Amino acid sequence: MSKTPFYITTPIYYPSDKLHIGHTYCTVATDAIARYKRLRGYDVMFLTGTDEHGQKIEDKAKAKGVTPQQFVDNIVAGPKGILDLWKLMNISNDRFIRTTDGYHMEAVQKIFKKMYDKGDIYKGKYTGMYCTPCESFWTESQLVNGMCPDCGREVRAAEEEAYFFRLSKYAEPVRRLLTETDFLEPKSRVNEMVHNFIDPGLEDLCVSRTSFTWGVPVDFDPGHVVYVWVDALFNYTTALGFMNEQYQDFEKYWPADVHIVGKEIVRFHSIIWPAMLMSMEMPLPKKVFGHGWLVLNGEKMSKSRGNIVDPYQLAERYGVDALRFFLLRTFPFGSDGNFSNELLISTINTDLANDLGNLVSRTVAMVIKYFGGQLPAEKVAGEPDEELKALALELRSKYEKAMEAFAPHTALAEVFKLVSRANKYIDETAPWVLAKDEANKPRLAAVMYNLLESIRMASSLLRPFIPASCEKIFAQIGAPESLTDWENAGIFGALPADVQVTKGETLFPRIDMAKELAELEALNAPQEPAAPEIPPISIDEFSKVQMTVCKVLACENVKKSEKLLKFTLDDGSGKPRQILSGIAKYYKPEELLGKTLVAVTNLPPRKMMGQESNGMILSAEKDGKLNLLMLEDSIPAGAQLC
RNA sequence: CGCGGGGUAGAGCAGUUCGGUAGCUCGUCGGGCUCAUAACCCGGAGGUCGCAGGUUCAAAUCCUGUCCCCGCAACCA
Repeated sequence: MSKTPFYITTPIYYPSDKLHIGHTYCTVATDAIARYKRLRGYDVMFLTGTDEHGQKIEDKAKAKGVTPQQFVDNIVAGPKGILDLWKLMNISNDRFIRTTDGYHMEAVQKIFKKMYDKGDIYKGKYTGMYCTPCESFWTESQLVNGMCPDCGREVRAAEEEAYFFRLSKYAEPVRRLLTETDFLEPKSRVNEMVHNFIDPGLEDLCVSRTSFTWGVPVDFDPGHVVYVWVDALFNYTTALGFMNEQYQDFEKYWPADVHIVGKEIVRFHSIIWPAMLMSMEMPLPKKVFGHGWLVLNGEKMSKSRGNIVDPYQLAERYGVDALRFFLLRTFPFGSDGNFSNELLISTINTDLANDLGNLVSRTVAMVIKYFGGQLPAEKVAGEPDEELKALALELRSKYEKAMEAFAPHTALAEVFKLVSRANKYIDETAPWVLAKDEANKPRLAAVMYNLLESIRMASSLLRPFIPASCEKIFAQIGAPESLTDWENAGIFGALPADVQVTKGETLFPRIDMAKELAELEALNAPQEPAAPEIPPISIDEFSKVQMTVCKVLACENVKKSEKLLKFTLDDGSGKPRQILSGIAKYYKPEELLGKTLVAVTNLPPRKMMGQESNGMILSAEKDGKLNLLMLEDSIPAGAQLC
């Protein structure tokens, strides 16, 4: 009987920077599911990779003075790069795709052409504001004071040829897919997609660019490169050999059983991706699962906030399995989770060191102490055995249910109920008391055996999560490979009656919380942000800035805006001046009435939230605190700063 | 009224689909044990489930209103 195929993917990550704990979370979760499916006997294809094209990488490479290819090669395959990270994290992917791989690029060209020939990709006009020196298109809202946001020069309305995908054509089928099936999970993401993107109407999608060259060329129209949608999303099929000769597994594994993705790219995978597959007349993936984010102190992790958590550091310090376990045990997979070092350490200590590690340690120690390491065949059952056995026997189905629902946190919680129960069982049976009387040896042997069985069954199910540690546990409790499979995870009594144990190293050392927190903090102390080089300006340039003393005549909140205050100011000209300022978080309008402020008054007018702003009120900001510059009220309106 | 998520013990969370004794982990207090990684086991204290109404024999759960927090979008000159 041939195995049932199971195809699972992570997103392909964008290698413009080193990956952080969020990417690790996603990949580890996918790995655990893949390993679980292998344990169940599926023929698993687990794919991950990198999405390497695009403007941002082209720019970064240029800034670094290397070619884009050299740039991504370093981040993907270089030291402590993405490949290294997955190796370190013990990721069991079967394949790794890079969108710069030749076979992928050729396939993308064919796919693009096919959709073009079908009429679902057409050549159209991309209209916008164009800055000639920068060779860049901007939308109205991107403009700064009506000028190019990059160079500040004038822009002109222009249009450019570009290819569009008829996304609008597939709006209704996609809507039905989302609302009438379990295609997208968790369900909470469905409303978001439908209300935000489908209800307002899907517009055709621009799928080519001429503004950069680092991409798959459109082979029938030089100058155009395929934009991310077609290039990146089809990786899931080209990696199987779709439209290329590199692999021959497309028939076997497509459609994918599940794409695991972060919530920020749910939209691409649940709307654009199915629409393009419909256009290609290909089967749709069976499921897209959008997991939550790891946030730090309630804030999104981002480079600019400097709150990135480095997976290398944590894995090297606490162990790969400890980190893997923590990520999947602690956070419900579908929702956001609040990461902290404290939580990491306490989870490792509680579950892995105190409960599981210590259970193995004390059990093995007792078998050695009381029986020289090998149990006698003769055993006597006792009353507390039944409850332990019952729990162990029902564990597998509970675990299975949770895993099938993409709830690894729940599956792990179930396993640890058995671990806890086993610890309690030791108290109930008090082996050290039994050991005092030779006549109790058969009973004592039964207690030890039941403990070893509980450990074996629990560890069999933990293997997808902490594979290396489980191997060590099996070695210690004398469980051969053949007794650690899925079938035996449901059998109590699989170990031989005369099982032999071996003392091993401490599986999960306890971590000194206070000490570690202090060290981590020291290690990750905010790197002094390099003071940006501010070029000197001439006195002439400075004197171009007109700063005028103003009195606040009126001040109110701008409706629908959380940041803007609308000021009506007396600037000494006799005519009231309106200025909008994004300080609503720091000041209440009424407390500013009559105050004497400074404003730059020769900036061009600018519209914000539909209202015109004529200038900029000066304030001072540091460490997230903001203060308006307020002057003595004796200074008259209209006075110029000089 | 732009879209979504959330407010449950000191902290972090589950429970809400399908109303029926409010649960888990950490912390805390007390007890037990000594096989074990100062670990393990038992017990206590601690919550008017954001607020206000409504439906019901019964509401954390369903309905209406409202306040607050977080993302996205917009915006922050």
